[in-house]
Amino acid sequence: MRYEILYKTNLMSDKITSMDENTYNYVSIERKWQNKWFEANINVAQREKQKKFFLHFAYPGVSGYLHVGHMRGFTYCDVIARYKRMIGFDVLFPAGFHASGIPSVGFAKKVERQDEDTLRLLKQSGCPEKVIKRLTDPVEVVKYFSSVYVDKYWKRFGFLIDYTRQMNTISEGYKKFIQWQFHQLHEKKLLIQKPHFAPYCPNCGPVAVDKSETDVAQGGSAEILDFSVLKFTLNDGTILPAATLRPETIFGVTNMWVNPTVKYHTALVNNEIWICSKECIQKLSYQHDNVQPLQKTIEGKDLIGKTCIVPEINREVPILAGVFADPTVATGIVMSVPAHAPYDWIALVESKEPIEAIKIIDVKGFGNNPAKEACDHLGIKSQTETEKLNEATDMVYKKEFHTGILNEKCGQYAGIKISEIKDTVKNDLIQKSLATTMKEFSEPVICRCKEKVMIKQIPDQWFIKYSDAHLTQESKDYTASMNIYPQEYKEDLPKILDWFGDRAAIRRGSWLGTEFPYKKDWIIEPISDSTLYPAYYVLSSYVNQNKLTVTEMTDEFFDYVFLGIGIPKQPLWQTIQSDFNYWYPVDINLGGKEHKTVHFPVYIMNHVAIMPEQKRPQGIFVHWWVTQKGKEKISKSKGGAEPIVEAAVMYGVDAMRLYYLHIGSPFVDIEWDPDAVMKYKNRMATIWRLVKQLSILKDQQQKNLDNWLKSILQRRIQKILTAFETYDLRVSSNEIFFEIQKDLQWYLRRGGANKKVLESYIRTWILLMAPITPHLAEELWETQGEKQFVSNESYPVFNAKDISEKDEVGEYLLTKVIDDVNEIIKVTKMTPKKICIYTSPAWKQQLFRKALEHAAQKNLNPGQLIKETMDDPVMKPLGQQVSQFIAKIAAEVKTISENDCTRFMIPLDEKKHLTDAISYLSEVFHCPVEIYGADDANVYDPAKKIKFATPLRPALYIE
RNA sequence: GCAGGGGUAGCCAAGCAUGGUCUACGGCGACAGACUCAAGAUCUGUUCCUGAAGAGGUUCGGGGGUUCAAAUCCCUUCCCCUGCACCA
Repeated sequence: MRYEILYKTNLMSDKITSMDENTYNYVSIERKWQNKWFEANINVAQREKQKKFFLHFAYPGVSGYLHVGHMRGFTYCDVIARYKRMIGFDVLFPAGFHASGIPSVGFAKKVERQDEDTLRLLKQSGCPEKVIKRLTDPVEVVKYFSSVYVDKYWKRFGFLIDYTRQMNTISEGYKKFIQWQFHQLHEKKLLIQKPHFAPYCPNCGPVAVDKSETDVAQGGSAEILDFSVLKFTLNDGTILPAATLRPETIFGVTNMWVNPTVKYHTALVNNEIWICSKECIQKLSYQHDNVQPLQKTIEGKDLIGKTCIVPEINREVPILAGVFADPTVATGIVMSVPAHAPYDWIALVESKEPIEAIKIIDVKGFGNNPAKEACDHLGIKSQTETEKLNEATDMVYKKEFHTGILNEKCGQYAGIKISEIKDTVKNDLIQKSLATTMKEFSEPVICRCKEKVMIKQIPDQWFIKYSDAHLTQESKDYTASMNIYPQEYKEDLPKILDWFGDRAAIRRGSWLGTEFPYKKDWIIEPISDSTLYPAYYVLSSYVNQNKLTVTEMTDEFFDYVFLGIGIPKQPLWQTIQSDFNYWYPVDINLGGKEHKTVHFPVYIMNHVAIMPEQKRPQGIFVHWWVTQKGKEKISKSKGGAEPIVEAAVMYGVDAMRLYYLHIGSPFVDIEWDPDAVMKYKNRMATIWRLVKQLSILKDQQQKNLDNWLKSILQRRIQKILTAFETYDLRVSSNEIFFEIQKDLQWYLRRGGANKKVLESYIRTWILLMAPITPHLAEELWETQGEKQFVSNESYPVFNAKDISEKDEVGEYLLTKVIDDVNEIIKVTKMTPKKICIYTSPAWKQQLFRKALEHAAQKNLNPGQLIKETMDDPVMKPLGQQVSQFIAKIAAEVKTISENDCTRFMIPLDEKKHLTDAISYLSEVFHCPVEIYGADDANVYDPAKKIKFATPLRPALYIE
């Protein structure tokens, strides 16, 4: 039997491209729907469904304009919020501003001193002159940028944030809330006082030393080192303090190094006379209570040749000249341990003094003098080779720290690993007044005011006691029951909670924040005032409506609302409490990876400490960053960040939303790539055109194909829903925007045109898109004749009735045939004039399914199956063909997945299915196609290919 | 110091928990073709190597191991990156 060859018009290329003049005007469409949403207040949280979902992102600091990188996390949050709405939750998605701390003050200062970059940025970003003038006031900075974030960023991106609950951390109500929180912490004995060391500028007061270098002009990545200062004594009892990071090496000291070119100063330190560098005295005076500089100075060279006594071991050692002893580093005086410190070894060699190194650490891989060996290894000859010396020092130090053991020369510490004994030695020496400590930056840190930043002791700093054993344990236990994404972070959290130490909770200075209730003029620092804040979103709604006044926000009020303690003073308290009980706890708190070790741990611990058990956070979602090319974090200071407002116009916000979701999983850094975003923009327009175009199709039914489309859509829905439930947003977006489109294109190319099927398919597709590209979805929804918001519709659910495994296998067969033909064409490099397809005979189909049955039961035994088959009188005449066939398919069948196994077992008329697709096949290969069944009579088979036909793998002959 | 993350084809990036269905999702780029006045638009195909019939071979930082079977488990080694200390 032969079929007429049909050449069909290609719908995809022909008709659709002819609509090009009809362009997708995303900017006006976005505006249109945003206006409608916010007019209808669909973003305002309502208590209706008795099923709630509370999510929010870690509120941003208010320090200037944001860039496209920031929108990633916000977008995740909105997509999840929209998804949850559509699957039937009352969603509370509020937002606020973290206004406390330095950032807004810093910004205001820049405006005040007329910083050029800042003013230019403001003008470029469209900030009116009048407003700029006001921005010398930090509170105005907060006000201005809050409005920018809301209007220019969040609303512009279509975020259904409940803006009626907007709040910030410097409002009077919030401060009352924080004070209540600190009263709670105090009551629970979680506020403690102890000395603290912090970066401090003599001019400006406390400063932050961090990589963004907000406060400092230089040294942002400096670390604070903890030096041990060992008290060596001269003959007259004067102290020669040597600073070291390795106090345990005191047993190996052979001499001292003093810089002969330096003039040393003296000071009275706790009634001891110390000789050290001038810089050291200044530093000490910030860190110790009783430091009085004395007039007397001593030239370094005058000290050389004297001797001093090593503390603890009371050995007399000489003082030698060492030019590498830097007066700006620690005390300026160095003890020499030539066996274990490469600097000391080389200096000793250069001094030509007849001094033997004393080895006190046994370490694998080194012999009698690790320092010497490291120097020899790197070919170091002189004290001036600092780079190599640092490398040698690092090498020796690391090796000794991790694997070294103190030897018999170390008295009571002998036989113990360095990593275990280091602190013990230090503490013992301090105990005996033979040593003290001194903090020092690893590199010079210069304040913005050009002054050198010191480290200052605050003797009675208040801390939140996160080290509390009970609190830590309870928090760790609690995290096990939380929904935390990614999974890795869930595993890290207990370790982080263990590691998280006490946090200095207050500071003095002109920063914004809440006054600390137990010490006047001290402000609670910004991390500590941002731990329970989601709870405030319940109140802020009432505060903003002026229903709840600041004076009413007493401790009793908070006790009642949050803890259920006491009685309500007025009905409003009950309303608010009921709201709190409805919405709280938070289901998802979403934040960038920078919050992993700071914000999230304290967020959990404060809830565990203060809130009732059922109000503890349910989930945390951590997302990674958008980086610039080259993996650098986008930052304003480094430049190159694309402004949000411009980007929104350039690409469209739906495209950007999809870009954030699809370019990588939430748990990797992604590079901001304008070309890539452009691709997503094109995709928005393509989908828009595609959907519009479908209406002009001529209605036509193809049962198998139509059923396949319905079936595959259900498969997609299933995958999408599963992915959404675990916030695997990349998979969801991939299915919705790529796979579904691919399916549809396949359907159309195959000649599918069933109006009813397509209509319902498109409706479902639009619904699926809605959480991710809501503007596009609304616009398309409207073209479907809908009057309501798609954002308010129910999300599609999986419908098993539409699954048609038979038709899925049919399309699988078809693609298989196409793949095989393509491969043959590729290998033979021929241009086909005719393609013959031979489906396998009935007996093979029968045997194939039997083999599948056996495989499904995991007892496929080829020999057994052959025997069984031969017992069948119908099969018997086929003889050897049977055994050959079974032997061939046995291995293949075993590797078929369980799912496919069931599907393949369903009988399929391969010939009919392929025949239905014959016009498509001939169109794809540009030649006539003939389909034969192996059981047919008079089959055209010149190359004797027919015998190769197997089920789902027809034989092929190409001319 | 303490704590953590990662090395996958030209690039980005899934997969690794529960080993086989992984030549390894998807995207980008590149190449070819289609449609076009044209396009950074769209559609189709190809994109590790070999192959004139639908096949075979080699890959997931390096080395070793467990296993019938490893990107996935174990050991070892090299290399990148991040967080924290009054930034948030």
